[in-house]
Amino acid sequence: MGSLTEENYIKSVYALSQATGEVYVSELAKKLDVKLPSVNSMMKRMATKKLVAYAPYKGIKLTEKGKKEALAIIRKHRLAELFLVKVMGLGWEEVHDIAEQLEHVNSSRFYERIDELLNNPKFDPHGEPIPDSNGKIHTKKRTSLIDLAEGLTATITAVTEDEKSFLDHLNAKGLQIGDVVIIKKRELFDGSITLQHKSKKEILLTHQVAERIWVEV
Amino acid sequence: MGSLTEENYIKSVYALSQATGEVYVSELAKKLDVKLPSVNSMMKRMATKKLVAYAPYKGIKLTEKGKKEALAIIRKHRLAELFLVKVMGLGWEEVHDIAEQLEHVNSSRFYERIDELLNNPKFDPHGEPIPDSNGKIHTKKRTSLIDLAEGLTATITAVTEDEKSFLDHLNAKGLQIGDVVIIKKRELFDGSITLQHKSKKEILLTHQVAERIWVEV
DNA sequence: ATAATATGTTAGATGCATCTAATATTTTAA
DNA sequence: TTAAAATATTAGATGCATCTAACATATTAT
Ligand SMILES: [Mn+2]
Ligand SMILES: [Mn+2]
Ligand SMILES: [Mn+2]
Ligand SMILES: [Mn+2]
Repeated sequence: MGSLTEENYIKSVYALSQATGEVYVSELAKKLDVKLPSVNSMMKRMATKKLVAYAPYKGIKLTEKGKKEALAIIRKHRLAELFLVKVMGLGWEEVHDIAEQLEHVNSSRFYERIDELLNNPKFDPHGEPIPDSNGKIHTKKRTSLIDLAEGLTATITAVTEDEKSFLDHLNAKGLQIGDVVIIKKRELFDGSITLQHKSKKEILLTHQVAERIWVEV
Repeated sequence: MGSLTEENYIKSVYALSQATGEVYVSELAKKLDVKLPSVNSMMKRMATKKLVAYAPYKGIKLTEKGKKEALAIIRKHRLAELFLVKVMGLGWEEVHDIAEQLEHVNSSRFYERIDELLNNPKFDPHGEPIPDSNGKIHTKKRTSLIDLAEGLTATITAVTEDEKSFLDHLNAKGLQIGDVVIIKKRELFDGSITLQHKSKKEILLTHQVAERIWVEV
């Protein structure tokens, strides 16, 4: 097993290379809040460990070994989040920071028990899929709130952000996973969206917020 | 907050200086499985941080600040152990190693919840007292099994060792916290002790094992 | 009291993870 | 197509945590 720092790099490489298959040094530096040479140096080390494929001035890709490690950490992160909500009674907005630490706990027994207590859960409290113990992750194409036409009815299935500030904002608006909403109005000017909520209340979301909410029509 | 390594040094200084009020470089090196110069170097760093009082060639003492930190870590360790047993259903023999990791989790929320769910517990699964959130620890004089005369009846209140191998041994003998035992025989030759157990079975313990078991008469 | 042994410290090196400053490459714009 | 801007790499330094080898002090045994 690698160090805590290495595990965090692997997670970031995984997350940022999801879309295009590769990630750039500068993107990693920004995400991890370190300078470029730190990333450069770590990528060299991780390349010798066969965790990433990396050639100077080229994009960084995870190897199969790297991908497996990434998914193992993500599994632990998401199991931890769900455990904190379901078993320990914490709010979905306060579990991410704790899971950032628990994901580095090295104990198969600990995570086996969490998995059992939660009955092999498939989704974390933010609607993100939990990879299984073999690293298989169930990714289906998702639709964002901003891609829905006016008048449509949809169910919120996930949010792509689990930072406290964002979730506090959704809590204040009264939105949760599983809520059914109707698209009332899409503003052309600023991309904001007005929803009709089951609670009869109308909810206004900025584009920035709406694009982070995934739905099923 | 200090590093994980520093936290482990603080814990060891606390544990090993319990009896006499101070601990020697060589004892720490042995306990932490590092060489003498590593300890020496760390003690200097910790002294500049006012965590220990340390003069060359003299015993090492924790400062009040250091003691407070030590007790905070011990509190987290013991709360974690009890949580793993009571809430997560793990055995008392398998929780120590996991708690060694969980004790470094930095989240007051996490430990507040554990404390609540367990109703402000006073003892961990091995009978050790849990310091309160102000660092107050309830230490009473304890009697070891080896100090009891033949014929006496006593209740097991704690064990001073929470390594898996030791607890596996006690499990095999069928001994638990709370069990009532009668001292049947004390062997002069090797210090071993024969107990009469509630289960009617006779249990033979070596001196090495018996001295780690605390009782109340 | 001196020698032998045990214990502790200093000096100097290593790997990890980071930084700044200098340099190189790639991309974009004039 | 050259110059400017953006990105990336290298060189060299720092702090943490560790080590080995050499030296110093304290304890104990003769
Ligand atoms: Mn998260
Ligand atoms: Mn999540
Ligand atoms: Mn323990
Ligand atoms: Mn314990």
